[in-house]
Amino acid sequence: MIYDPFEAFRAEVHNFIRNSLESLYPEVSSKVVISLEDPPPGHGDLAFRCFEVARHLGVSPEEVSKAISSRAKEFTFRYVSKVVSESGYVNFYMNLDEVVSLMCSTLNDLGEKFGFNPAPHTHTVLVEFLSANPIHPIHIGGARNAILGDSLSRLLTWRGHKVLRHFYVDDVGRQVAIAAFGFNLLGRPSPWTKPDHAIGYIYALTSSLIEVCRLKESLKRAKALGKDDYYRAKVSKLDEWMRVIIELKERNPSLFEVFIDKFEKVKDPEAEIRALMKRYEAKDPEAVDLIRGMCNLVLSGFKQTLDRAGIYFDSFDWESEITVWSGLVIDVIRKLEATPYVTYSDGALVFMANRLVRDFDLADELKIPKNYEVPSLTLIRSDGTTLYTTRDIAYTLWKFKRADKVINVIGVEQKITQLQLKLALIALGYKSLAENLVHFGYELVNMPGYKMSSRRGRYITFDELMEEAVKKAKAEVDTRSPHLPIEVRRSIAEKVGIGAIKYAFLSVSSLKPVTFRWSKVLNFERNSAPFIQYAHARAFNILTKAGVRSIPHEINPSLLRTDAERDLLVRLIRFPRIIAEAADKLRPDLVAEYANDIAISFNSFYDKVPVIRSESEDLRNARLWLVNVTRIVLRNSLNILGIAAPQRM
RNA sequence: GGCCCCGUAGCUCAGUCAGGAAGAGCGCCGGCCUCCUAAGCCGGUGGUCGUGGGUUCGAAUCCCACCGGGGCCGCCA
Repeated sequence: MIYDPFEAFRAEVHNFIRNSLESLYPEVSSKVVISLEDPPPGHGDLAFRCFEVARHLGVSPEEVSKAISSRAKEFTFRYVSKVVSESGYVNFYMNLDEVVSLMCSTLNDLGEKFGFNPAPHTHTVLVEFLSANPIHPIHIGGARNAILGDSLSRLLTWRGHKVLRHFYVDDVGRQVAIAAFGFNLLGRPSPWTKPDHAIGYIYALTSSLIEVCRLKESLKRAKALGKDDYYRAKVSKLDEWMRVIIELKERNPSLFEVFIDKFEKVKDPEAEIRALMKRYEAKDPEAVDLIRGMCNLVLSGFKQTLDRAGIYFDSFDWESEITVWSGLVIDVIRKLEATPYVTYSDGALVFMANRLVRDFDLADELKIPKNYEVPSLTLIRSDGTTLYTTRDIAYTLWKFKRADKVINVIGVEQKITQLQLKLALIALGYKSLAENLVHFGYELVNMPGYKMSSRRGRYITFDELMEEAVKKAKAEVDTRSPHLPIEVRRSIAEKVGIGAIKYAFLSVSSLKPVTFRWSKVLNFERNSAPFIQYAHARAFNILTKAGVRSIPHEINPSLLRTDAERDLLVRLIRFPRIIAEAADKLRPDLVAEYANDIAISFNSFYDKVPVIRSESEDLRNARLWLVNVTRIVLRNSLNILGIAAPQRM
């Protein structure tokens, strides 16, 4: 069974080069890594660069490329039709008849699943993503995470891996306790709006008021001590938080009044929050009822959002249950204590990550910069409670009971923590697990002139994002396709709007900080999901009009003579290759770029070449075949990106 | 202070891992709907690849220094 027709061509080229180097330059052939690249348009389908070989030999690259290409005459190729030496490169042209014949057999085997390209060794991969704090709505940063995680998961599935999508519900931390404290103070009201938005408001309000209390306390002390600079700094901070509180008041004045009233009667909110955290870790039923009740409300809001976005999870893993109540985290701590890398410092238990790095000389392997000292990690606070990363060590072990590889989709700001996590695994003797733990980092999303902050209740939610995009898409559909029934137009707008958002996040490298701009997300032209979706709808339309039954299983590629046809065909052949590369490198953006290229190629073809009214029946069939493959490739690419492929627009 | 990421066309970004042929989209200018959906197509415009050194026959890509933007260095997550 052949999954990747292009690979046959590539392998033949690779083989030829290896063979040529061995017979022409036996002294250097072992030193050279043969890497093949895509030549610029008009220079064939694969290129070999001769500069490295030439350097070893002390001759010109042209001499090498000529020597290699002249050997082609003695070689019997199946998938290569032409070998040309050009300015130090050997360019290889595909034998379309043979490669397309392979492609036909792949298509006949896989049908609509064309592109599926299993890795030589497949694994069970657990992808943890989103894991948004269950105390506020998913905002645009979370949207980026969710969209990336979803697409990565889909991509790995297309590479034959078994993928488990996990959401880690961080219900043990301090933030949850703050929100729960506020929620309880209000008498655990039933949400007056979407539940995650309601709790988000309560959380912002509670945490802002607590911040203000803290600042007032430190102001008093600063005044008593006469520290003027410090005092002024605190005053300006206090001012800022007071503005936040005024903002929050304006958003819901009546609830605000009720809350303030109750909050002021609490003597020491800080102590209550700490107590709540301790009670929850101890699984006190009352605390469990409160916190679980609130988290479940927020999660029900998350599920609504994710449902609309077409993003799903196989499992929601409660941190409390898996790590604390099960005793797993205590277990892990005991085992760590038995290593030489843990010590007590001011009553807290600390993991000396850097000593481990030094003892085992791990810096190179883990790509830790020279002379960089990995910070120590506090495992247990002096009050006996555990910290997030400590629990995460336990959670990671839990994950590896279920998977061979673990990918964490987490912001790059947690890079050090993720490194400490890996080091903790090594300290525990699980080096092989550490090697299979991947931090898929992504940069944060910024707003121009707006500082986003969950604690301040300042964020753009995923819900708003979808609402806006769908609204804009609806207006477009209404003007372009007024004849369609309203339900159809709505459904198209939903697919187009949400697709546009996803594409906007997926088409840039995850390590690029994104400055959020509506104009980018609401771009429906080239280099956008709607552009690709449109090409798909056009392809679908041709097939519908032609009558789907008439698509042939085999074609003669020599019928496809124009540049537009050949260009499209040659790109389509590469689809399985792109999936393999994107999956192995964890680069969904490669699929986004590829799909956009196919759409460009297809639109050009669409404009220049008639399909239904081709000159002959054979030609018509060949073109229908091409259109059908385009449709499959576009739809599957969009599927990998988590974007719907509408049949009309 | 130490470390990490980013800096490529007016704007948003590919290309940097493995040095060798600067590339999209938006914008701007001009053309194309008696013909399968114009969310389209065709042509044009536009770049000291942050700056300065170094290595090399050859640097956007590797090394060093610096500049600008962001992040991290918590008994937060």
